[in-house]
Amino acid sequence: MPQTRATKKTAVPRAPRKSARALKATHSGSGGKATINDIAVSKKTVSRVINRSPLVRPDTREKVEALIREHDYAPDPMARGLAFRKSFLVGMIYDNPNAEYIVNMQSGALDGLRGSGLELVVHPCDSRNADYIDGVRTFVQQQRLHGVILVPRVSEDEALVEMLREIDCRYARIGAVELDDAEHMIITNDREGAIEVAKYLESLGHRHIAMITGPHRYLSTIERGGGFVETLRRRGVRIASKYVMEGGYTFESGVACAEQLLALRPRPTAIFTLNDEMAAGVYKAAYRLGIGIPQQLSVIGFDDNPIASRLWPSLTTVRLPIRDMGMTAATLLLHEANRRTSPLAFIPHLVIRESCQPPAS
Amino acid sequence: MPQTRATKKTAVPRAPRKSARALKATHSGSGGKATINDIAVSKKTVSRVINRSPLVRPDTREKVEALIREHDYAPDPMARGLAFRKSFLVGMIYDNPNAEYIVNMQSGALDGLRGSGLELVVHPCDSRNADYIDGVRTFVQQQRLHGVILVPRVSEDEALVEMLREIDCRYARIGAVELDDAEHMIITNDREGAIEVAKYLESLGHRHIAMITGPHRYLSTIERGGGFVETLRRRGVRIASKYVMEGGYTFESGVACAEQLLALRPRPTAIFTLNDEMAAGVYKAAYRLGIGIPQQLSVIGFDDNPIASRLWPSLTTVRLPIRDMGMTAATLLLHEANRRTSPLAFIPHLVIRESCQPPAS
DNA sequence: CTGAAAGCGCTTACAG
DNA sequence: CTGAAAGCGCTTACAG
Repeated sequence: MPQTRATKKTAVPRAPRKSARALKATHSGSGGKATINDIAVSKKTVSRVINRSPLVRPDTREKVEALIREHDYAPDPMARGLAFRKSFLVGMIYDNPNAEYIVNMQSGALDGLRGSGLELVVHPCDSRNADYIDGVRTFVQQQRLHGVILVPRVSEDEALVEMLREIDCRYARIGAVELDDAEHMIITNDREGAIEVAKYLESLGHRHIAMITGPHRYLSTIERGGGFVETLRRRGVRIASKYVMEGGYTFESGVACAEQLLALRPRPTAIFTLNDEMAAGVYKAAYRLGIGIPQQLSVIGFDDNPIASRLWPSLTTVRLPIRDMGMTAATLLLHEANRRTSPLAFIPHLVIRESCQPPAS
Repeated sequence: MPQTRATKKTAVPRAPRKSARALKATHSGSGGKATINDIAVSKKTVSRVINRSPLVRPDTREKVEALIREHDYAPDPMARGLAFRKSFLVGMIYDNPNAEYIVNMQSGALDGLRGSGLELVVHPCDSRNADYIDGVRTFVQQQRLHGVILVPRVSEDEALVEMLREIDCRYARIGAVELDDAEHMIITNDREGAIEVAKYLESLGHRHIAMITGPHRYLSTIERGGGFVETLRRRGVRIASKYVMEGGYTFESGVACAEQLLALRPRPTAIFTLNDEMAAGVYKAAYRLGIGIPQQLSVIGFDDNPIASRLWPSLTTVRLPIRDMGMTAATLLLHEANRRTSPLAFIPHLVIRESCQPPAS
């Protein structure tokens, strides 16, 4: 199978290029992959075509491309990677319990990578574990990753990003605000979503409004919570501090916080939870207490988790275009060359379902 | 940085091994990875140690391992892959809308791969699209994958598996029954879970029992549905055919089927849905009709999707150890050598929550 | 048990 | 714009 080669000791020069063989559709045996030599002309030129070098005459390029198609040739990513000292792999680093979020992000990233020859390798981690950064470093260095996509909450960890810069690894961060240079950022603008929520609840007539946040160390908590409270205040609605509780973005924390909030007097007529998981917890607490949604209590979540539409009544929430964000992040990693000046941003929007109505009064 | 080498025309023999340099902790510049030459002794021997060849004297092995640790040396997967003609990547092929399932499976597979030097690259696909098999083929061949993990429903596609066999790609299939040789199978025994459900409902006293299945082409439908119906029959409970409806494993199909089932007389006192998504649909239909769960209707799902514990009342369902299955699949791919005779199997089990009770009267 | 040679399939300088 | 040489960091025969 391997082409004959002149051995050194015979001192015979290397066997001549098999340009003629190029037209012989000999897919070499098992594994049957054509190699750069089957395309011939000169493997150098083929390489130039593959790597889109401008130093190839158009007609030469076309001829080579035709041969590539004819032979169904695809360059070996490991050989290319070895020569480039960089693999054709993009890592996705995440520490996020929301499975739907992760799968959509992966799927979007894959869309963005399609046709580029890069593949996606996943790396879940635990940012509460101090040495997770070392784990990421090892991953990136050993695999010589082309780049990584950082998903919240790890995307908010400056120590992680600092390490990536040190080892000179490309990265794209998904974040609520512009945490970094435009060329590294995909901005989710969570604040905008929360502003819509505030306007909606205020316009429905709610005045006793409660909020269950995520942990304060999350940027999403700051942005969603901040946007909500500020917008209400600007519209003349103040949230008493006892109406604001810090949850943990979990179902259980939603139940616990809701139980406390629903015991307050006057009882809130609406609760905004900073994610859908906690909204589901509010549903549970309300049902237990015999409080009807939305008749006696309006509820709004954030994320548009699949659970939102499966609850009954279906949950009004805020949707982020996760998939598009993943795709954009991948694109950013692909074309690092053209430095951006303005960051890529997405706008979340309110999805109105059945969980809100004007307060009973 | 690159070591000096004798060029051919000078006819000077190759520069002598830099055994001495081995102790010089010169991590070469940026990227800073040690190479096999830094470990010295002889790169051949190092290679033998890395690949666990038995042809190394114990003391030599130890010495090399010490040097490897000291230099923090890790072999380059691309160089190894190029020489081996096989990458250090495992693909996970799936066509499954259940995000939680996928994320758990990935996470389990990663656990199984940990320490092996292999990484996981994801490949979602659409088995309804006829040429998805070509997509998988291209993926496997171009990346020269070490192997793939096949998740239902693609794991049930014989055409896909046939193609993988043709191109000589290792694979591990997750499936409800023994679809293949033991060395390729992880068996989920869905039937056992359904049998538990049948026993449970029968023992509670239900006699008018309905079932919403998934599409008949899914093996899970056959196994879960079959096990359920047969077990009930063996216990003297027959399910009239009008009480069995084919859903699509989606929330919406659950709502639609439940609406029809709840209009029947006598009205079923219990509904078994073959997954949790459809159970959530049953909840919605029941609430709309004012039918209380579990007072007037018992509901059981399958999967233990996170939604199950978030519904109210929380859903009794069947749990599969997805994560362990993913880990086992990875392990199977790692040690293909030792051919198994008995297949690896998991047993699902019933998780009793709040959605069932004895029938009303 | 250990070593020198050739090769895996590409790319990067360096010449023309 | 195109080509011959050397190299990326490993492994597989093949000798000792």
